Parts: sequence; structure tokens; C-alpha cells
Amino acid sequence: MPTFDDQCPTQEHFVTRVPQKSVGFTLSQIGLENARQFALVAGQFGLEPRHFAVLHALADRDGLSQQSVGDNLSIPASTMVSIVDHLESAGLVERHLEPHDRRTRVLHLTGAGRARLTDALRGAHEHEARICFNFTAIERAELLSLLERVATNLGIAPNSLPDHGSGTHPEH
Amino acid sequence: MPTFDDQCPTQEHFVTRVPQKSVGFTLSQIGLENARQFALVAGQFGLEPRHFAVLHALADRDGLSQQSVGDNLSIPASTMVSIVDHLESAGLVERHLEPHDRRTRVLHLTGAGRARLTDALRGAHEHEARICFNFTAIERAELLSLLERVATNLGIAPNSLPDHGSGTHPEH
DNA sequence: TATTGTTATACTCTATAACTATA
DNA sequence: TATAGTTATAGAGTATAACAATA
Repeated sequence: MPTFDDQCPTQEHFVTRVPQKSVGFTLSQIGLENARQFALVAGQFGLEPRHFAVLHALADRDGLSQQSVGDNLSIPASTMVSIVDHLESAGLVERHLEPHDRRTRVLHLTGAGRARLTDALRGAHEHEARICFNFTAIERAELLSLLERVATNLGIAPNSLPDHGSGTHPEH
Repeated sequence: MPTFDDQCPTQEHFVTRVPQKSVGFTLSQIGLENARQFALVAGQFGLEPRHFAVLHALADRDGLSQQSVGDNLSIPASTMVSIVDHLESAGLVERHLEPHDRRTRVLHLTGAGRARLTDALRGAHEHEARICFNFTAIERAELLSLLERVATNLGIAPNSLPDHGSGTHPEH
């Protein structure tokens, strides 16, 4: 933990002058703005970020139960209902009864759902290119590497981080 | 905009396999988790992130009007009322009438407010050290530099970014 | 007429707990 | 009795618009 102190004056300096930028604040600002803009991108495809996330999870592994998807994405069961309702009424997902246990509803992507996700992923891809504008491949990899170390410091297991898309921020 | 494509397979690959991590999603995840944890830190000092942000703004420049602080932090006027109400009833801030224009309420930090902010800044400082654990000074500077380029790409003027603290995320 | 602060209100989001149907 | 899904409800947070005082 050698770093930060080197650049930080005294406490009083903090209060009166307010010194250099912090990683924490910058991350919060950027994370929020990024989530906002990604919501706009997803919206162009008729999806909210959470809809996108659910479709994405199903593309990764089709036939999951509603609950296991929710657990995976940290979405409570009651919220999952309205999300899947929306996706189902839009014809993107189907609820199938599981013959072995008729309590559970197994979720399947429809063809339309897969097509919609493909489009939305194209949008996400463009969004990613936009926020990494002017980055070389090496710089982007460097940023990802640093961010994953921050994630570790925050106690977010790297493995629990989904792999693509732009977040499931609530708030807007 | 050369980078991302190099590492990205076809669209179909996206849908079926879901490839590598994205800067966008990682930033959203980290930004949200960081805001959560900073809210806990601020809470240890009896402050919500927005309370902290207002105190911080006043420490930077005392005697601002309620509205100009709100504009500065993108907090709507009606929300500023309840924030300042809270800070005032806690004895951290005072509303003074401006003799030249008796519509405006000028905000002043009290001694207690300044002391509270000093404590909270110490907490923020520790929080910053925590999320930058194991970073060298050079790595931290590198991360900040990359993040500011992302901020620019997101259309957030670097100048509009406050300098310390950990964000004013709503959402929880 | 425009502006600062205030109040009241409506809206969104989320979480909690109760309910059903299965097991 | 426990679990998957559903429903209903209440709470927090935010934004919108009307209002008062002042300019």
C-alpha cells in the first residue's frame, strides 16, 4: 500500500485546498455515466440493461431456470418476474415448464430473442469502441488489467464479473 | 479506434460463446461497487455521499449559495433543500441571509462541519488507499490517466470532475 | 417578469413479505 | 416443511411542478 500517501499532503490541506483527483471518485463518476450511456444504447434495441443482461446470460447457457439467472445477476426473484414478463411479451424469451419439477420455469431464447441480442451486442460493441476511442490494444489491455486489480481490491471476485455488456446499473 | 476489433471475433461468436471482458461493463460494475463501499465509509461519519459532497464543495469555497452548490454537483434545487436541512439540523452548516439579495441563502461551514469533513476525508483517504492497494505510484497515475481519457470519450469534461471523494451515486 | 428557495406531489425502483403450486 | 414463482405492498430516492418571497 505504498502509493497514495506519496502524493497526499496533510489532512488540513485536504480540507482547505482539496488536492488531486482520486481513483475512487473518478471511477464512480465514470461508472455512472457509462451506465447511463449504455442504457441509451440498449434502449435503441428496445432493451433495458437488465433485459440485455438476462438475454446475454441465456445466450451463454440456454435453459436456465428463472431463479438461477436471477442469482447469477444478483436480481431478486420478484424483479425477475417483471423482467421475464417483458421479454416474454416481446417474444424474445419463452418460459417452459420443467417436466421433472413443475415448480420451475426454464427460460429459452427464441429466434427473435437471439436476433435481438445479436443486434444489441453490435450496439454494445460500438459503445465499447467509443469509450476506448484513441486507445491502442496495449493501452486497453493495460486499463483492463488495472481495473481488475481494483475489482479485486473492492472484493469483487474477477470470476463473478460477467464478460461483456455494460452493466446492470439500476438508478436510470 | 483501432483496438477493440483486434480482440473481437464475429458477432455469432458473441452470441454463442461470449468472449472477453469489456471496459464498459467492468467500469459499471466497479463504479457501482465503489459507490456502495464509499457510502459505507461516509456513513461511519454520519454522512451520505451527497452530504459529503456538499461539505466538500463548501470547504473548497465557503459562502456559496444553495443553488450554485446544487448546480455544481448536479443536484436539483428541491433535493438541495433536504440535504441542507439535514446538514443544518446536524449543526454542520448554517444558512445565512444575503443582505444584498434576500432571496438567496448563503451556506457556511460551521466548526463542527469542518471537523466532520476532516474526519470524513480521512476515511475517504483510507478508502482510496484500499482500492489502490498494491499499486505503485506510477501505476496509480497510469490508471488515473487512462480513466481521464475514458472520461473524455464519455463526454465528461475533465474539468467538471471534482477532485476527491467517491461519488454522488444515487441508486442506494 | 424572472429568480431563489420551498413545498407538495407523482413516479420509478427496489425490496419485503404474503400467497400458490408443487415437491 | 421447503422451494420456484408470483403477487401485492411499502419504502427510498428522484424529479416535476406549483408556490412564496424577493428582485
